[in-house]
Amino acid sequence: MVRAPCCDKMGLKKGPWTPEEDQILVSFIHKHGHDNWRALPKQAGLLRCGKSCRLRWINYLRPDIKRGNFTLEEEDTIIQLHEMLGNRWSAIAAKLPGRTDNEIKNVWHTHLKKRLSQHQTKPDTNKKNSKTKNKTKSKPSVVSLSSDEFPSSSTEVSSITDTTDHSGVDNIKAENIVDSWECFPEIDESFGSDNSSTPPLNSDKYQPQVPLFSIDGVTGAHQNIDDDSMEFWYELFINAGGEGNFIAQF
DNA sequence: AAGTCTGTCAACCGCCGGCTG
DNA sequence: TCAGCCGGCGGTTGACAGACT
Repeated sequence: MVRAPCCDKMGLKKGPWTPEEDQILVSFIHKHGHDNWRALPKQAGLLRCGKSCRLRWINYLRPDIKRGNFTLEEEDTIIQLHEMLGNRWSAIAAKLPGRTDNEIKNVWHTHLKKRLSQHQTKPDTNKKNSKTKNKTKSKPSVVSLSSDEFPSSSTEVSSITDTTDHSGVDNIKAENIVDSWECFPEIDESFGSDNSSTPPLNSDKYQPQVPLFSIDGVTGAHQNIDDDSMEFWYELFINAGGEGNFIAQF
């Protein structure tokens, strides 16, 4: 028997997700949940198949995703669990709250396998990751604004707004943003599920690879943050009611 | 400075198993 | 019991960016 394709491929988009698609997906799930992945894209107005939506949510947009480099402890845990469980990435991920099976699988193939073989040949030493891409090169910056503080479309927020263009949120520049970790307990709280094992966000080991956002009731992460993305998340914030705090971490 | 190599990771593909009618 | 649907999982790919020559 030939199985029908998971979805009708005709007219469905593939490839990287755009911020607009992310916004639609997050907003929809925030409002309606995700009882039926196959029906979700149609209901949400997305030209994606259900699987793609599910994957995007699970691996990237889910609020309780822990972003950032893996700590040594996490890596050791993965190695131990892999010895016990083999390539059962989802089972391993279940033991590492906030980490996805996809992420763990990637780390295993790109980093840990190598690390293990190095251990076997020459004990320890050189983490010769001269080529290791580290997307987080510096301590992230933080925006923390209440809805009252956030600029309206034509208002500028003095402490965080670049004044070269006065079109509102487009103007937020990372270099002007408060460089502080103090706001992060708010992110922890909003992340909700199982925070107990989340390493302190002000830990040196916690280096987010992509910006994180915590908007009261809506939380997310975004790669390649730029001003447009910031606007995207702010609009999401407003759509969600615009109450509470809008926080962005770069 | 330009071209090439290499590592990383988001996303896709196809299979599997559970559930339901 | 069986066929079909659906979500979940693991393997794989390809684009991209940084490192190297």
